[in-house]
Amino acid sequence: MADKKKLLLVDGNSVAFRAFYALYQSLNRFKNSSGLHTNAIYAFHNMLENIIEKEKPSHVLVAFDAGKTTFRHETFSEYKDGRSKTPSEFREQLPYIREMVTALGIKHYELDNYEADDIIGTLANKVSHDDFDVVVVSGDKDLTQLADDHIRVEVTVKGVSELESYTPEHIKEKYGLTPRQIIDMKGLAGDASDNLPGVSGVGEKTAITLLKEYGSLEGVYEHLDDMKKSKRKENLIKDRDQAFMSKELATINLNTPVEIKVDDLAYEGKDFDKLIPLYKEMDFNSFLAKVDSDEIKSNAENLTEIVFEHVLEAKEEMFKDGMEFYLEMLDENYHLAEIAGVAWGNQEHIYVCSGDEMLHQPLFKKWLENNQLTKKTYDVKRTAVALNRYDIELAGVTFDALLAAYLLDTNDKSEDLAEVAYNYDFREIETDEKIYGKGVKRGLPEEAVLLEHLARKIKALAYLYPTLDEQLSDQAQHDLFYEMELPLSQVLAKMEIAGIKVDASRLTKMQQEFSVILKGIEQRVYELAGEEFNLNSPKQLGVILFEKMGLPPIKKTKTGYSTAVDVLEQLKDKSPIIDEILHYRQVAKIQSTYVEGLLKVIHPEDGKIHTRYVQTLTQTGRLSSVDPNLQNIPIRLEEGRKIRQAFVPRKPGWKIFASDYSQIELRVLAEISQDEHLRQAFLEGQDIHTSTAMRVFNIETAEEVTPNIRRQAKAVNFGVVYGISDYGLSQNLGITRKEAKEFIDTYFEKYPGVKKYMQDIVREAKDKGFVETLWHRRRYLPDINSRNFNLRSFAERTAINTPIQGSAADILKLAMIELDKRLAKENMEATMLLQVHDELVFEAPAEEIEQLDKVVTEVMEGIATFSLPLKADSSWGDTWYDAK
DNA sequence: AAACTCACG
DNA sequence: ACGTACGTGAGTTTG
Repeated sequence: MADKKKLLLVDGNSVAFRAFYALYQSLNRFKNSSGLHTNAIYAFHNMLENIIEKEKPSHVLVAFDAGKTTFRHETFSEYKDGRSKTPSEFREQLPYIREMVTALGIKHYELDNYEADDIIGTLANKVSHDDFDVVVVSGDKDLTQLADDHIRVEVTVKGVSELESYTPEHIKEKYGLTPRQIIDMKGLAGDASDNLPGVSGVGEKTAITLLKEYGSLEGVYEHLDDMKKSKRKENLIKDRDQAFMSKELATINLNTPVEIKVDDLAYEGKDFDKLIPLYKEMDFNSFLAKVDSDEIKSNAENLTEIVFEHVLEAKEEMFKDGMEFYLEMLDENYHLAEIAGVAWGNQEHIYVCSGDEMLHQPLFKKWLENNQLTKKTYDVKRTAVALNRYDIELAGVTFDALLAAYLLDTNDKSEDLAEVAYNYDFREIETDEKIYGKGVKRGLPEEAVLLEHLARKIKALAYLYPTLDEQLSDQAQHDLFYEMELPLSQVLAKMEIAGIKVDASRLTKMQQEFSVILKGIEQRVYELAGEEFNLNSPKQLGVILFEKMGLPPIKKTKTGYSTAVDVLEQLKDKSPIIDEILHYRQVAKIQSTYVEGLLKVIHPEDGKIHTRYVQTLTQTGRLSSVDPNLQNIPIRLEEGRKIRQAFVPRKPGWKIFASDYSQIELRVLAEISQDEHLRQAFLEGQDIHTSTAMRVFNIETAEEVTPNIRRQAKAVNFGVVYGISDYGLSQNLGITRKEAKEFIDTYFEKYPGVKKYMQDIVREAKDKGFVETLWHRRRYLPDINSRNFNLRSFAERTAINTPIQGSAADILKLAMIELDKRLAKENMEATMLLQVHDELVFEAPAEEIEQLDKVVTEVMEGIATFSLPLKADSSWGDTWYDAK
């Protein structure tokens, strides 16, 4: 019976009621913007999802109780009397729960004069048990009487996650009764919640004993004469009518006149057109976030057919101007990944080919390298780097849908083309995860599936281009895309391909030295602690320090004691073990992340490290660097800084050259805010932190600014850029909040332009829902008008910081593009290697350094025309370490 | 997979 | 009253 269907029947009221109490302690946190409580809706939703996920039913119904009175009240007018009134906080949620059920693609039903139980019982028994297994879910046990070989009853135990399965076997084990005897038990013992009286003095235990002996309520009364005289017998006689009535009332009506047919209950999955607005109305942001992937999964089953040509040999007529082009790799590291296939084409014709066969065809190469025949693609950098391994220099790319989607909404980008396509209403494609799997199961599908998937990608790209291009123009981001991100992508590709040479022997030597140091520290720590433990485990360390040694725990984390640096710093004078631990942490970090980490990623053939810059990730427009991250190589502490000695030029006689922007973010702030004092400081070439110190602390001359005062002013300047708060500043400087607040107030008094910028940008963010950089890079801030203080505050700080950090990122990006052009134009050998947010690293022949210095400085300082100067400082040496 | 810690701008 | 600096990536332990 391979395809037996499964009917899931949910007792809506009782489950919702359980859901309500499951999150009762969070009642006040679950309120939407109109003040509606949503805890039961939320928990009910989760519960339904869990059950459906677990049971995978083919048909589903949620049954609700209809009105107040049912046929049971005709028998017994006090039925359900004495029940405490349902709380209004719960009642107000019921209509929305019904709506939610519908939006989840599930039918619900109620019937005048009957309870949900009766609907469920009737349906459970009506369906053919040859065709259906039935699962009933309820919050109370009344329904367990339905259990049989084809009907399983699941009852919520506690909360919403745990269910207890009532099968006939389980009921036998638990009570020693059959499911039908549950009704007899209710007749004898009654049920307080339904106000069923039963027999006085008889509870569950006694009822079970009696039923084991006499089988049923009727059996008990037939054998009354056999019983010895007792109080129990008296009660049985006295309450006979009550008992039979209770049994009658507890019996689920299996012949309810339900009008629905089981075929109408087929579960079809979520209705996102209804669900999304409902989530929004309920403020269910976590559900909203999940919608994308859910939606794709649920729609992927009914794709319309697609026509494409599977080709094995390149022919002239296959390559036209303006085509889409897509290169598939399953491994995310495109420096090494195998080529799974290629696809190209336009609305008229799509060509696909699996493997890397096509890349060896001269006609194919000729097309890709032809600047005049334009192509549009998805992730041009990844594509260009991979093609470079086949000695193909990709040219003529005029559009990149990934980059465009990222610029339009920094949240909407994805490595997966299907997700982007979905966001723009193209649904004729499945996700890579669906086709290739994930984790250990990831791999190539059979060729036909692969080819069709690739063809669909071309279709999606052809669809996306006009839409995305138009939106870029609408959002004033045409130039940002075509003049900044797209050209930058090609520059980054060159940098990634170039890689940076690493002296592995230097690293190996450091590895040996560090391991000796680490062993020594370990020994001393074990001795001081009086036992051996795993120094890398904050948990074990916490036990040693705060329990065994009795040091005061300064701070706690979610899971235990914090052992972070700032905590350990405060314990320094309490025990010599602290300094050892701090030193251990420092060295262990260098050893594992940098020495050993970098050794692992040196390319075996060229001895270089090739990072990947992620161009479509950050919310501010910065790049990020992965596998390895070359943007966080140590510099602040000497011991770690030495790592930079391993980064060397690729040829003897060459140098490493570095140039970084001085105070770029504060300069950007001065420009955006047009604060006259901040601008003036830069125009006069002052040390900005000293200048801030003089204004904020009322100091006459620069000489009077002590290092400590300058340090405080520096922290204030940082705070300003991050969207200052008194708490943050107080933490950073180790001062009280009150003192920090005074600093901030004075700062705003002395720099009114900055204050005005902050107020204006937050206002603007609240009005428009997003902020922009000077080059129209956009970041949406959905929480900016949230009623949640934390979310709102965070969005406000972000509104302040993003235009600053983002504009600074824009400037360096523009400089990189210009520098790439200039180096080529001046026929220089110098190569751009790395970007570290406000710094560029090159390698160049020693003889070129002077020229390089001139060109780099000129471009970096001149790339943006501000009302104050930009400044770049250069340095060079035999290694990255020496470029200081 | 999440939590913690720590490296960078 | 709320509890926080902005933006990242990676190694290790642990549930």
